[in-house]
Amino acid sequence: MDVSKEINRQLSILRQGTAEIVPEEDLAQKIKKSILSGKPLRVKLGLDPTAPDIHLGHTVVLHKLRQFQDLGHQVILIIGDFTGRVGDPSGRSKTRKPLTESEIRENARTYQEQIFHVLDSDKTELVYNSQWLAPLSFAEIIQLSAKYTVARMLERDDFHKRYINEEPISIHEFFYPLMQGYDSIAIEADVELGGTDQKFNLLIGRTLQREYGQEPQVAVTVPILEGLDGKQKMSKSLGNYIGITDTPKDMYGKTMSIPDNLIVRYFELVTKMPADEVMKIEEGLTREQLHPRDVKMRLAREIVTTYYDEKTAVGAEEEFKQIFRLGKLPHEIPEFSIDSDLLEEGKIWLPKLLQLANLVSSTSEARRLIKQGAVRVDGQKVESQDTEINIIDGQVIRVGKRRFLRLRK
RNA sequence: GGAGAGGUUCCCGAGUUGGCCAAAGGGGGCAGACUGUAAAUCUGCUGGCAGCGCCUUCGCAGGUUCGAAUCCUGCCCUCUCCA
Repeated sequence: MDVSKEINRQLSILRQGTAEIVPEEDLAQKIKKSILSGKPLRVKLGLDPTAPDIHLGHTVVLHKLRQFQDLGHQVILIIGDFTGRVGDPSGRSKTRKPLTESEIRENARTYQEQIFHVLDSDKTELVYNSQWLAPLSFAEIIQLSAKYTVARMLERDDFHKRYINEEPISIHEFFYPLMQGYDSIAIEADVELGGTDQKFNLLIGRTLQREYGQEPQVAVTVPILEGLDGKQKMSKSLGNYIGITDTPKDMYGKTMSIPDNLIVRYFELVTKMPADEVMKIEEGLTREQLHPRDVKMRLAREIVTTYYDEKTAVGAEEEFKQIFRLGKLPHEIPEFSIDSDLLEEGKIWLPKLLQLANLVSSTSEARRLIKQGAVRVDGQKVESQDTEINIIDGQVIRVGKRRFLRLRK
């Protein structure tokens, strides 16, 4: 076998869609060693067990891991159960209540279900970091913390920003990067993956491994995926995410709502589409030979297919066309039947009904929406905020384009 | 431990000669128009309430006052500088 050719083949695949490989020479070196010895590289990814539902943003790194696996390497997923038990790492928001062991197991199971839509389970090892973090003595922890300085810690972007913005930083938060680095030592990682926001943590891993007499890992970062708004990173707390467990319909619709200029990026980062194919699409869009809407529909189908199957994806597409192109009703509409005690002579004030059915959060909001012409009953626009309606079985109420409700007696 | 700055509505951020403040502006969100899609663009709305006049909100608890986000007292929290 031509070793240098094989090294280049692997590198060129691994480079696709990555933000940075630090340092690339080390990776080449490690790949070489792996080829010669026949031992796969140990590729690490840490997971936070406090948030069991993963979204497309998380899958960017999974797709990259999958490439490592396809090249014959071993993936080690570390469930950060110790972290989860200690508390919230980003203390700025409310302190999260520590998870119990069984909750963590449960979350870990959820992870596995979701993750193996992308990863190859035969080449994945799952470990819990409490295994090596919990037994550490205070002396050992002091020793670990002595390997790093406060000034360097404050270089980290989010600490830095919080410091500048006069937001609190608790001492214990300094330990999280150190723990993550210690994980790398524990499993003797060759490579650690993460988003670009993880670069700092990944580099600490290098430093610490060296301090503990190991060969430093290579840090591979992938870009942070923008969310549906096209500006901020995809995250659950910002509500701009596509969840892997979203219904096919939501998954499809949300994908259609990304700004057009993100289409290519999504193809590149969250689908299995080969690089040359993506390039063709990009060209087509630039030359206006392809319609952005059609390309986006293809993207939405790809994504739904990954987490469900092709048939489901096509169904979601049909539904989407019905609702948004033709203004028709979806196949499945949530049903609601009202407690008859709340009726007066069989009637109810519409805003109140909308509130009870959770279509709006308050009657005030309902009033505003009516005023804006957003509420329809059986396709008929509601004109007055004072409208009272009789409950008729099967009647459909629509608020805006996306909120539907079928009344049941 | 000492000195100073600050805590406002979902977020950021105005507002401190007390009333005209449910509170400027921006962001986000929602809606309407248009369309090529839940893209882009433009416009509007954005505390609550059996329903328009009332109720609750400006770190927390009291106080002054006809009336307080704005004044006073105590407390809690954050940051900066010094030690």
